Amino acid sequence: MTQEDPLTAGLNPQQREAVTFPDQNVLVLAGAGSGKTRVLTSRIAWLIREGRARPSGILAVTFTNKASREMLERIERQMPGVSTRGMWVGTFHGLCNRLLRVHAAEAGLQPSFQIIDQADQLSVVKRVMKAAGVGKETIEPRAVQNYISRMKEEGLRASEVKGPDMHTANAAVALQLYRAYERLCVEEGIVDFAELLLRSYELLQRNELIRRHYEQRFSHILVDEFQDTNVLQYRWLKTLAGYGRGPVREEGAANTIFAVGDDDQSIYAFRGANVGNMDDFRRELGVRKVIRLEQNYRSTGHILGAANALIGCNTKRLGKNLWTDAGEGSRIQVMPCPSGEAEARFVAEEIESGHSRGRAYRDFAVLYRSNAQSRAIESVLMAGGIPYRIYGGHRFFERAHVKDVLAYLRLVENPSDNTAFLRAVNTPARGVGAKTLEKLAETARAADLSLMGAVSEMKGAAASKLRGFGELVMGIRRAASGRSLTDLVRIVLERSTLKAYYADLDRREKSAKAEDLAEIVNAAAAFLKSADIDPEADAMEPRGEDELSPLSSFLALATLEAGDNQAGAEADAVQLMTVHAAKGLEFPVVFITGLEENLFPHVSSLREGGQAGREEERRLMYVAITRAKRELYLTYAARRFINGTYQNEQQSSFLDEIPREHLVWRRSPAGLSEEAGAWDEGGGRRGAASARGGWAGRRSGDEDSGQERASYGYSWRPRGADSSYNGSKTEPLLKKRTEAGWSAGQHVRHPKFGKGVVISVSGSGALTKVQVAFAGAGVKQLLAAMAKLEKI
DNA sequence: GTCTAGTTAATTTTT
DNA sequence: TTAACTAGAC
Repeated sequence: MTQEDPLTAGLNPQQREAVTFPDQNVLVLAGAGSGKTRVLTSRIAWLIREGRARPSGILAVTFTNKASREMLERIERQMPGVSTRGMWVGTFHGLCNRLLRVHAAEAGLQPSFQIIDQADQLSVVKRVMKAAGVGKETIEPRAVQNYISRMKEEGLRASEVKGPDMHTANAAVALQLYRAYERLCVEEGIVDFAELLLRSYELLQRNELIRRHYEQRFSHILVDEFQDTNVLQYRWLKTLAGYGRGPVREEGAANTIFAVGDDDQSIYAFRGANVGNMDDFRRELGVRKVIRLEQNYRSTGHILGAANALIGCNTKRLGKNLWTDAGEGSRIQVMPCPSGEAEARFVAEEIESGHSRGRAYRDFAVLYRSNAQSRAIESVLMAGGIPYRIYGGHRFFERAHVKDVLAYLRLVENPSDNTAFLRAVNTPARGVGAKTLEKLAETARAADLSLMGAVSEMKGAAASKLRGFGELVMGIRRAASGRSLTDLVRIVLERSTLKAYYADLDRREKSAKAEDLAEIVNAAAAFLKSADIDPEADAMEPRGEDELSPLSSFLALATLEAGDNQAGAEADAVQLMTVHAAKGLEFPVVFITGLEENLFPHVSSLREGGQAGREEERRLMYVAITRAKRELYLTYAARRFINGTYQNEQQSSFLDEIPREHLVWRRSPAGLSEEAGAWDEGGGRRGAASARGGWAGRRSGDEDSGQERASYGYSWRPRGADSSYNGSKTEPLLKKRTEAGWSAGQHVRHPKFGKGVVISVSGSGALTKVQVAFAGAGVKQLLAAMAKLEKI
């Protein structure tokens, strides 16, 4: 009986239908929290167990490394004893990289091609512009970069672009630069992210033999987050599945695509995602069945009711309604605040009160539309000694000082890597400036050499400095010959003098960059371990036929998986992140902050995208709401410090779109000034017409004007005093007072981490440990006796 | 060549 | 506010 089947037991009927669906193309519309990952992995396990696919016949694609890691782990758990080795589970870019490394020659690439990230790509674009004599007053480098990426994502080479692009001013110039950029990338053997996709797509299109091979191999293709695919990714999938050329193949002749997605959670149109792929997929590949996963296992009724109603305001939808049998739960709390700072204090106070009732800090997430909003919240959490962690920001291998080291490694791997050369040559400063580099570039161009190659051709005063740099890199190569990857990294750190340079900088700026540099050695060791490479293997020696050197593989991985910055992910800390970053996550308690018109929905979206922009913002709000499991707060402020000035704000129109039965309005702090206007705490807006007035003055006679008691402890302060407010309200948050004079709430300074606040104290005597939240470095555990902590 | 003071603009972001 | 970039002084 199916009930006994461990693979399908516990699945609801729709999930089960998806998991055990016949071998046809199918679209699974998976609502938020509907158990989509489980369906995907169970599907794979089921296909293999039923003998419909061999592990090597499975291709499963995700967008993020995290998602693919999770998927692989879950598959392995679900089919113990079955090897997943032959499966291709990875990101689009990861899989394309794999494909291109194997078939580099056929794809017209050097086998050890370098992958460049966005920042590198921008500097290449700038270089191209300079060489072409195009200044930034003609066209912004960033616009050129966007243009190139967009063209590639539509599958267009410079030679294939037809009309001028409507979205780009000076599209003709952009096209010229695209052409030059293509040439330069080929010459230097560099490949950007979009190029990974386009190259491997073209490879499959043009090389019959290779296409056949993979077509025959991958009988089952599974795609996660299908709504986020761009045009090129969709074509890539079709090609692999055997639909790449000509009309739709005969039933049963092609491979099948199992696409899982949610059009309501499409929030990446701005980077090329095309929701239309869902419709195209259905139409073009003859999808006869759309399975809807609408039962939600995450949230309670009021939260889902709000989400459903809100997203119902969108016009273009495939249609879906989430439901739960978990009960109504508590209503959503709406909190109007006089200022952004007051909003932050409200959030902190609610968190602290929840924490004192037994909730862990990690159960709380504070979401915002734009990163700048985190500052106000951070400072209040910091002052209150509440540990927090910010998601996002620069990841390990994207940090400038880490990329400096990588540039040297890239030069060691390939001395003609001009991008790396330009980065490394004057970092740390060694007297090689713009003039010298211009001359060098000219020499290189004339002699058809790489920058490094042209160094020996240079004459004059600057030449000796350049030659010194060339010898430095060659010296590193010689010293590293026969040595392991970790040794190589150590050698680079020493000889480049980056280690000393950043150690010195850290002393002056109280930063901790040198620590990151040392961490690269660990990252290299971890890489060797996870890739199953002998830790003593020669870093520069290819490991076998068709295999890259450990160094090459490490560099590719560093770009492709820039590494999370989740240091301290285990710590019990409040989670701060943008709504985008929250996608795919869930939390018991969620605060959605800054619910103001022009902030959320964001003005730029409205301005550029019109109605479509508003709809994407609404989907973003939908994503935000559906992150909450138990409790949801919506907050907004009358005044907010944005772009250096205070601005008067109006509440978000999204608030009007949530039926009032799901909401409970919290009372705003007392003493609200007249200029800040009224709070509509009675139960939302009283009709859209009057509501549009936003914060405009309250009609006299309203019962709650004037001196109303605040529902929580803060009293509202006039602005000015407000922004620096750091007063008595932090005091009640402090509880533990311990020996050695350390106590939670103590402000401290650390030579490396800078200023911070003690969050907790544990242990005693010499083993007294303090947990400190630092402004720049996050939360750290320190031994009080050892760390050079200074009370301030 | 390098350092510093002044100007400008301002979502969201994974690979 | 702040980060990124440019112009001008040393």
